[in-house]
Amino acid sequence: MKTRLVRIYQCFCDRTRLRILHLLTKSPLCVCHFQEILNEPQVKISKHLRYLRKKGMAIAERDQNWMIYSLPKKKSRELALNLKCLQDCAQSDPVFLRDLRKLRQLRKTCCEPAAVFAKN
Amino acid sequence: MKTRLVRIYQCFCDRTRLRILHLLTKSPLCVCHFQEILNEPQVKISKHLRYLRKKGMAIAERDQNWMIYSLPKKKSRELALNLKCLQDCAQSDPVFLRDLRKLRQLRKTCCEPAAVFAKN
DNA sequence: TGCACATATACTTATGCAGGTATATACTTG
DNA sequence: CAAGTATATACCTGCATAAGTATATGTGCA
Repeated sequence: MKTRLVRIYQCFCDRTRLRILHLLTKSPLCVCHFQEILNEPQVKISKHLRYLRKKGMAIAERDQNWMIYSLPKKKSRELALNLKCLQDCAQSDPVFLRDLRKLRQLRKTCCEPAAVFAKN
Repeated sequence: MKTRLVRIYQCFCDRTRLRILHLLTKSPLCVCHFQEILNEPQVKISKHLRYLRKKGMAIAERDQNWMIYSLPKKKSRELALNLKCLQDCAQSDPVFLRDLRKLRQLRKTCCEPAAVFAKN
């Protein structure tokens, strides 16, 4: 039997997903943003996002051509605690820090999809 | 490439291991204690413990007939944070709470291996 | 309608791992 | 040294999943 907590850790136990989730704690993002920041092929990003959606760790909504992914609006206690913990851990890992720098860069140079950053 | 953080979450993403780790945050324990508390077959416990050892999440030392498992003495920042988070999450899960009750019971009724509880 | 862009899915291959059964190892005690 | 207790390992099966290639779907626009 899979508990909610186990499902959370299943999502956390892949490096790509961990980076995606970490970015999502900062801002909703579309697939191409993840491609850009993580520097990974579209199919890989897309499949990990599907995995996260299937486990209830992300939601998606379409904005014209783009699919905007974000964390679920209401989070279980366990999820909130673990996302907080992830943010703490990320502070001592250069890869997560670089992802954040790239995210900030994107906010400056990239204009589309405008809706993404407007919400946040 | 597997980071330290990913390795932690790999250990966390199985229910049996999560219960084992949670118990270990309270006390070093031997295999038969886990069997008793989790009510799972010896081979299953033993294999999960091996997995944890392989990933550096547990250490084992022999005390006569018993193998005493405990958390590594020095924990990385990430591990310490996540164990703390696990303890927080466990407070709202009846299974973890029951495990703790059983552990307290064992401390009272069980005398061997004496070394285990003496250390803690 | 047809093209371009963004994203998703189907299919394949390889790998890891969970759990079970049977058996082996290690230590203790008589 | 034999028997009992505690633990580990070998072997097997089935399942989930990661990643790649190719292709499909959905949307906006000329």
